[in-house]
Amino acid sequence: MGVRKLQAAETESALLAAARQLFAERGYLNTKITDITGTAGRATGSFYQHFASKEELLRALETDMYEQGSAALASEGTGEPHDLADPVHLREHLAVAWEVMRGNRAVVAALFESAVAAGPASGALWDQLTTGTAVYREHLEYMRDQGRELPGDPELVAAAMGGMMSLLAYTMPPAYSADAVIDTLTALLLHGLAGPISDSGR
Amino acid sequence: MGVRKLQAAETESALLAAARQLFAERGYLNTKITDITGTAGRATGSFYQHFASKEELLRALETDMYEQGSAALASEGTGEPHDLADPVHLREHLAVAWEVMRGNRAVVAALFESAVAAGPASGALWDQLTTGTAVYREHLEYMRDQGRELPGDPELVAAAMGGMMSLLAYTMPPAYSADAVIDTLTALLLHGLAGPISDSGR
DNA sequence: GTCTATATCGCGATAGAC
DNA sequence: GTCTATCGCGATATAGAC
Repeated sequence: MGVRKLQAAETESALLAAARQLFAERGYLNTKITDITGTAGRATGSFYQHFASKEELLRALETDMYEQGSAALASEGTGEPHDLADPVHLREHLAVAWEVMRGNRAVVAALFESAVAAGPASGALWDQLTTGTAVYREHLEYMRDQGRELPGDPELVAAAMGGMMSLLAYTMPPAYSADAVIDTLTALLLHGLAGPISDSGR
Repeated sequence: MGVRKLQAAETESALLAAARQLFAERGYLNTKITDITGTAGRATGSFYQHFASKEELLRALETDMYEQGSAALASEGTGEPHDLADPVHLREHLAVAWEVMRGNRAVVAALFESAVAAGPASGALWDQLTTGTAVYREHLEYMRDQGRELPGDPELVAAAMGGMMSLLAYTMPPAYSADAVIDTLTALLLHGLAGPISDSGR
């Protein structure tokens, strides 16, 4: 690899790192391109040598996160469909999703802000939500095919679960304990507000 | 009321109506002040006679909705705390919240976009979420005091429930049937994915 | 490939006539 | 109170030297 190409690679990763930091601190919409080049220690014009726009830089961060996410899922052996109503499996799933999202807070936040800025009628956020929860939907469809009774349409249930998770991951102050969150969400999604013992048992 | 004051009131409500329409169509962030005055059939400068900024106009729409919301809650007699794990009460609560949110889609969307634009570190969305779910939290605390086992900390559970609702209300295409959504959410929040019969029953 | 300097533009906000 | 006209800022994107 030539000197110039190497320098280019360095600049590119410096820009990505700076963007990550700034997106986490002040959000995607509030981060200007000059902010990114500034913290990366580069000139404004250099940005466009690597990305056509802020939006395109975000796509790069996005694919990074997805690769990381599917790697984590694969290593946990969650590729095969299984019963989400099994406490161990459900908790595992939620834990992996939570860790990836919280570990990439900046990216989650930026994707979220970007989709929201497109406006409600654009459907960008709904697309993002259904795409991101496709794994849940498949598991739920598998459960339904096994004869299980579900709370409703798999796509809707999956979107509800994913929406809950991602909104919390976005908004929640970093101080919250990850374990507490995962425990609570597992309990809520597994047995609801009524708890593990059915009403008639009271 | 004098002629001028009357004309002013007309202009103001025209601006509010135009803003409502545009916020629903293209979202809050994508709506420019000149868009609002344009659709309202007024000149750009007139806007500032009534509102100091787009943000202030949004506050006016917000108070409108809250008054409407608390009126709806009062007429349903949901002021007193009761058991959210009761299917009838839970469904009632979710239905009222859903109707108000979907009936004021534009305002919900605008508040949401405004809070998101403030960035994740600002905590604006978290504040909005905890404030908006204060009613749930109170009910959950009441349940806990009655000796009920909850999935977790009331504030967290309330935020999770509210986040799910409001994100769905924001993103979901208008075509979805309200009844189906309310039924599904009630079932999910009441008994979770495992359903009304506990696992040991299988 | 990176830099500095600058063109360009959308949009919020104001001034002043009617 | 409403209108037309315009100022001025902030931010994207480009031009051209090194």
